[in-house]
Amino acid sequence: MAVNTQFAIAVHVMAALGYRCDKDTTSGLLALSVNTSPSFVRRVLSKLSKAGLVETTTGKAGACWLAKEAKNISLLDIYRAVDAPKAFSIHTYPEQKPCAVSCNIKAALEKALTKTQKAMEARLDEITLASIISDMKK
Amino acid sequence: MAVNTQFAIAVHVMAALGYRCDKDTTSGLLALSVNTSPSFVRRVLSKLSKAGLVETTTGKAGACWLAKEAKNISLLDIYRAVDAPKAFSIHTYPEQKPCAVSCNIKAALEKALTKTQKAMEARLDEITLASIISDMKK
DNA sequence: CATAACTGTTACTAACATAGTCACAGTATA
DNA sequence: TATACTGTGACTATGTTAGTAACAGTTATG
Repeated sequence: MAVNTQFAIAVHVMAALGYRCDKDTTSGLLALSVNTSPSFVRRVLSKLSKAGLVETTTGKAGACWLAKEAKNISLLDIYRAVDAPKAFSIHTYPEQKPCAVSCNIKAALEKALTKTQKAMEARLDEITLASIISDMKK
Repeated sequence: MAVNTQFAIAVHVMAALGYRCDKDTTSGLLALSVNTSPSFVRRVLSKLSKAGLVETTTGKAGACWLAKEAKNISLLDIYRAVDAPKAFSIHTYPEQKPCAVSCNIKAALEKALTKTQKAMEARLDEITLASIISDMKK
């Protein structure tokens, strides 16, 4: 634990929704597949729903399903929806005034992070949920 | 805390070593710049040393310095040296036998992770320590 | 209308990774 | 011989995260 796996879990959930075409999938059913509690699944679904990737209904026959076709959803969409961690994280600390390195490294690191993040996101954008589901069926 | 920032700290340390060309930099001095303890800096230096990126001497005049020129060190070298976290992490859980998604999603996710990781590492490999130091001087 | 079964959300707990500290043996210099 | 480093192991504190419990709100159904 204590390591962020929400992105992977979100892809798992989305793949399950894409695999089952019916509109009768509940958080309880998804929870069985991911091996967690319905409540946790609903929290992930909530983010995906707010991002417009899934649609849900409440009430007795409550359920959820993909809001778009799997081929029109990229892993980047899911990555952004769950606000997954960046490519790497920069340490925070008080600048040590007399030290030029201490004062300027942060900006240099942020520039490097931006570049790296872009490369990573571009690749995620090329992978569709449909291709994940297709891989899964093999 | 509780979020892995060793890569950023390692780049900070390496940039400081590249900035100071002398061979008299101690872990205590680096610790001042990073605002942490000499001991923690030495643990990071230990990894960088094992990866052949820095050289160190023990004894009273103990110190450390870059093993190569900054222009010949990429951020990927540093990333690998400190064994920084992957682009994203995959959840682990017992497969639910009757569920095809549960049984096959992991392999599909690993394939996606490999692609994403490659893209990220390729970008890191294009950024040299020298360029970080140059950015820092602006 | 009453019941059942779901969602959506909040509050909480437990587990765990990480930064950070302390301590000390080993080593080189003066 | 004293000093001042490195290198490493053991430990602690802290913050993030998964996971759980609980409950109000909502809708289908008898």
